[in-house]
Amino acid sequence: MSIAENPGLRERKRLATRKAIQSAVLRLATEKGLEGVTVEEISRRADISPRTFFNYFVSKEAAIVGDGPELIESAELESFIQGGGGDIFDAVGDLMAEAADRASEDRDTLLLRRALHKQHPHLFALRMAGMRQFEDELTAVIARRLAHDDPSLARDQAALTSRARLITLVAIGTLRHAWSCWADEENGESLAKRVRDSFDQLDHLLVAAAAR
Amino acid sequence: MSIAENPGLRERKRLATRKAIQSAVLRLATEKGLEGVTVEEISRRADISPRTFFNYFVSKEAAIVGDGPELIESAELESFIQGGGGDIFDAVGDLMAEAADRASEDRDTLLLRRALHKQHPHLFALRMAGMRQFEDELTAVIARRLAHDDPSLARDQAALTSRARLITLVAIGTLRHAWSCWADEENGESLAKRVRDSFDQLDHLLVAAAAR
DNA sequence: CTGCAAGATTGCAGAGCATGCAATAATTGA
DNA sequence: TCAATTATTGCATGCTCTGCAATCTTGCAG
Repeated sequence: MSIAENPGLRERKRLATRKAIQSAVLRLATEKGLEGVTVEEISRRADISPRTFFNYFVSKEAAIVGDGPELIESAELESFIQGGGGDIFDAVGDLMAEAADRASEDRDTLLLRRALHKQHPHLFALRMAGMRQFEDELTAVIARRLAHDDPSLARDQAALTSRARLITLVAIGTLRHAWSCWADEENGESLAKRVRDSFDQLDHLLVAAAAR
Repeated sequence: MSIAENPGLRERKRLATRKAIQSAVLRLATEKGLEGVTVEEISRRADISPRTFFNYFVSKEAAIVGDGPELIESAELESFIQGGGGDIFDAVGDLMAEAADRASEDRDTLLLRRALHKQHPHLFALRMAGMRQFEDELTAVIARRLAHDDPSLARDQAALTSRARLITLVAIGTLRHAWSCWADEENGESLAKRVRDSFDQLDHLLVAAAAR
């Protein structure tokens, strides 16, 4: 118990099983197509019982799409909230690029998942569903920044929330754009870089639209 | 065969069955909760065999969320494509508000569906998935308008597509905002009106962001 | 009206998904 | 080493969804 006592044996094993399942389902789905894969076969490859599979994931699909992104540490959040002045979409874009970086797993997993997402749009929808919590957290953070930037807005709670939610959803749309570009590339940039690109394009769009 | 010979008896019956199923599933899910409803019970209420249910919908959930929106008639599309000059988001907002109007069914259905969406976020995700075709059509139309507005852009196919896709996804985000506001109201405006509101807010956001 | 072709409904069988429950096994901390 | 906690597993069960073949309905032409 000298090096790192954070992750005990139990925790490490759990993580390993989780990865094993995800790896198994991704490889199987790639080999035999999504519909041709059964939980039984996944379990055989991952060396667990079929029953155990459902202790980790509620469905085959959930094992494929993985977890949604998570918001960053509180210290950096504070700097986002207080870092007024600049374009808010730029700032949100940075937040998202960092989240994308943090969520990135090994490259093989990423590529397999990407290919499956491309073939099966409904998996993509599942991924969107898994982002709801992220969305809500993001909206809350953006609302705090808006209130900090413009205290007069903070008095009208409804307007504040509405605007924060709109910014969130536009940002999520931009994130989807980044995903879409990333998926279309043969085998290219990191997702984080693509995210920054898309937010840059959004910036150009805004300037053009407002200058009309 | 004097009034309208478009919909024969066959077609009318099919439509009626479809509505009966949707009505049955919405009422049952409202009464007993989404998880407490079986296909068998839905079929009993709709007076069809369970097997027939699956001839109409691929799943319980699909029967609840209904169909995605459809793009408008070609004549109005042409005017969108040629109607350069104005803010493109305004124009897209109009397109969407009209699509929302056209897709609206009877009020009861709408309200039940809304309540269920609120309780079960994953239904909402399914609805988003059902919009993929709409999204793709919208992107194609926007690309044509962009090319019409700025012929020099049309030479760089990749940039054109990328921009059209970004506009589409930002617009979809705004549509989601409209849904979200609409769902939060006790029992209010039409969805189409809400859509216009959200696109107005987007406009303000753009001006503010660009004027920073 | 009649008969035929196309299309819709149904029952049945079967594979797979997903969950609860209770027994068993592994990990933790004292 | 022991007791508490947590994870894994097998079993039973109910529901989802699909393919297939039989039957019935609708559309249409003669």
